[in-house]
Amino acid sequence: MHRATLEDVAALAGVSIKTVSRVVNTEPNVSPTTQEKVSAAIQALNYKPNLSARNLASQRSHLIGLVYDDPSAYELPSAGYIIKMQEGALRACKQENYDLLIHPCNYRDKRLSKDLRALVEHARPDGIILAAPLSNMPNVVNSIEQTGTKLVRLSPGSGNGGFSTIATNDEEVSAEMTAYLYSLGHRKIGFITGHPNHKAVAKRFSGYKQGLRHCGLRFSKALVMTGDNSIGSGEICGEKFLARKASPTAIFAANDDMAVGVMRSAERMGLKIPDDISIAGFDDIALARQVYPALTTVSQPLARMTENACRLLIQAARNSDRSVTREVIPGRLEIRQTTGTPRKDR
Amino acid sequence: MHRATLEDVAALAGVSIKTVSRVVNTEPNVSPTTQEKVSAAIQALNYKPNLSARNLASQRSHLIGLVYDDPSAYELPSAGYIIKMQEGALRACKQENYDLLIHPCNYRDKRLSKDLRALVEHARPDGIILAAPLSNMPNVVNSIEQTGTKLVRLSPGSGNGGFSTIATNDEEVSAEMTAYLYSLGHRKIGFITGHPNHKAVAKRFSGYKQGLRHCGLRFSKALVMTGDNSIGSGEICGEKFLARKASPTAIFAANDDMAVGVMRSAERMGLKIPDDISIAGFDDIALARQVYPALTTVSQPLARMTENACRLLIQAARNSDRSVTREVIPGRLEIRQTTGTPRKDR
DNA sequence: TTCTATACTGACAACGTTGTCAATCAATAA
DNA sequence: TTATTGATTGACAACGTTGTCAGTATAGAA
Repeated sequence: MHRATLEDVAALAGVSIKTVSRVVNTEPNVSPTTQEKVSAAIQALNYKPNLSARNLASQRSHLIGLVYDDPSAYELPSAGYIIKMQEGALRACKQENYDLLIHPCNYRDKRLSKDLRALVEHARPDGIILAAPLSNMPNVVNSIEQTGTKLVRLSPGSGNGGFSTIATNDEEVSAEMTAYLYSLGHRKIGFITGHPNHKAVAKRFSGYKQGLRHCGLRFSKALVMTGDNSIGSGEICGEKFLARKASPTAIFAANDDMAVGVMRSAERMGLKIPDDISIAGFDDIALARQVYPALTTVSQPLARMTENACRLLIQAARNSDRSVTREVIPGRLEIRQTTGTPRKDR
Repeated sequence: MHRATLEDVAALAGVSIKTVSRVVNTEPNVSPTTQEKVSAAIQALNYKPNLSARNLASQRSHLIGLVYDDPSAYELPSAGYIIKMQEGALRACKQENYDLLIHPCNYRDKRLSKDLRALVEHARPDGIILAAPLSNMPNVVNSIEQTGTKLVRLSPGSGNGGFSTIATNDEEVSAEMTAYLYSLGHRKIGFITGHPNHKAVAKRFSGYKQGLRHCGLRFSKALVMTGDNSIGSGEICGEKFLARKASPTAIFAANDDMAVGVMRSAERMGLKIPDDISIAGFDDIALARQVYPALTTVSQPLARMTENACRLLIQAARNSDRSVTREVIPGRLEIRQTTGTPRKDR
C-alpha cells in the first residue's frame, strides 16, 4: 500500500512540493486558487504528512514528554491522578498535532536523573512536563534543564526557581474549605497535614490557618496532626483525634487518601458521617467518589493544568521561546456527603 | 548544543558512517577491532541515534499504539486497569527501543473508527494493541486491519477471528475461584454476571458453572443475577440476593466493581463480611485493595499481557512477520478478607 | 510610463539515518 | 598456483519533509 507524498500531491495539483508544503502547514502567501487546487489534491490522494520526515527536516521531534511519579510501584496507586494528567496532555497534543510520550518513574530511584537524561537524549522531546513531587526535586529539575530541554513544572503550590510553573491556588482554596466548614457551624476544625517535602501540602496547611484567622477562630496546635499522605496514616491520626473527649467536629485532611483514612477510623468507632463528624479532603481522586458516603474535597483542575503546560511547551517550541511563565489555575470545592452541620450536643 | 551524528563518530573512529551504523545496530560482520574503535568513539561523543532520521530511512515509526477505552469519560474510572497496561507496554518498548503512543477513546463514540484510522494514518505506528472491550468490536478491529497495521487484541476470554490475541484463562480461573469458595464450605454460591457484550464476562460465567459441576453442585438459575459491570448494578443485585430468606452464603461477581457494589449492599443491611456473606470479584483493580475489608478477587496479569503483546508487535515489525499468534497467560486467585467459612447457622 | 514593494512560487540543499551493491581482503579449496 | 568463498568495509542513493533564497508576477506609487 503506497502512501501519497508531497510529490504525488504536487504532481496532481500541478504545483511544486514546496507549495503543497505551504498549504499543509497553512503558511501565508498562497493564492486562494492554488490553495484550493492543492487542497483538492490532498483530499483526493488522502495525503497525510510523514512525521518522521517532517521531524527530521524541521529539527523538532513534535513530542512532549509527560514525566510523573508512578506510585503503583511502591504503594496503593492513585491512578486517577495520572489518567487526568494524561487526558489533559493528550487533548493539547492532539489539537497541536504533537504526540505524547509518557514516562512514569519512581521518585525514590537513585538512577532517576540518569533515567530522565536518557529519555531526553533518546526521544528528544521538544518539551517536558514534570509532575509533583518530581517537580519539587532540584536535582531532577536541574538535570533536565542542563540538557536544554524546555520544561514546565506542574507544581501545585510552589513557584520558586527560574522555571515555568503551572499551579493550583492550594492556599486560597484551602482557606475557602475551612471557611465552608465554619459556615456549617463548625468551631473546632482539625487539620491533618502530610508529607513535609510535598510543598502543596504545606500550602494547604497555611491556607487552613489563614481560613481560621479569617473566620475569627484561633489556631491551635492541638487541632493539627501529621500524617504521611497515606490512607493508613490518616486512619491513625483520625483515631487519635476522635478518641479525645473534646474531639473536633470537623477534620480537614491535606489529601484525599488521609481523609479516607479518617473515614475508616470513624466507621470503626461507630461514628456517623457527617452527623457525628464532618470530613474533607483535597485532590478529588477517583476514590473520593467511590467511598461511601462520597467525600467532600477540593478538585484540582489537573487535566487543564497539564493541557496548558503542554500548550505552553508547544508554543515555545514553535517560536523558540525561552521565557518563563507562571500560571495559577484555581481549584474548586466539591461539596459531597461527608460534611454537614455539627450535632447540637457536641 | 550540537549533537553528535554518525558522521562525527565515523570521523573520530576513522571509518565510514555505514560501519558506525552497523555497530549501533549490532549488525553482523564487523571485526572486533573496528567494533571497539567505534564503540569508544560513540562513548566519547555521547552519540545517540536520531530517531526521526532512523524512522525515515527505515520506513518504520518505531511506535506502538496502545488503544483502550477510557471509562473516566462516562463513569467512575477504573484507572488502575489502564495504568497496568501502560506499565507492561512501556516495559517492552523501553527494552526494544520503541516508543509508546497511548490512545484512550470512548467505545460508544460513533466516530471511533474514524478516530482510530486517523491515529494510524497520522502517527503510523508499527503495531497496535487493542484492549477490551474495543478488541471485541468487529468494526473497530476491521477498520484497523484494513489499514494494514499489525494488530494484537488484548481480549480476555475470546479468540475467534483471524487476529493475534493475548488472553487470560477467564474460564479456568473462574472455575478455580468457585472451587475455592466450595472448599471453604459454601454450598449456595451466587453469581453476578455482567454486560452481555463483554466476552470475558461470559467466559467467567461459564467458568463458574464449570466449577460448580466439578464440585458436584447443581447449577441453579435462581443463583444468578445480571448486572452491567458497574458498582451500582452490583449493589442492586446484592440487595436482591441478600433480601431472600435462603440467600447464598457466597457471591461471586464477574468483576470487581460489581463485587464492591455487593459489599455496599451487605454493609447497608448490617451483614458482616465475610462472616455473614463471602464476596469475590474479578480483575484485581486498585479499588479491590482500597475497600475494607479487602476484596478477594482474581488478578489478571494485565501488565504481562500487554508487555507480551508489545513484544509480539515489535518482533513482527522487525521481521515483516504477518503470522497470527494466540497466547494465554493465566490469572491468579488473590485471597483477601472478603471470603471465609460460612456461619454454621445459615 | 517606470520604479518599487509585495505577493506568490519553485529549485535545491539540507536533515541523519538505512539499504543496496560493489570493492577489497583473507582464508580455504581445487 | 588459481579460483572460490565469505567476511569486512565503504560509496552513494534513497527516505519525505522543511528552510533558504532567488525568481516572477502584480499592484500601487511616483
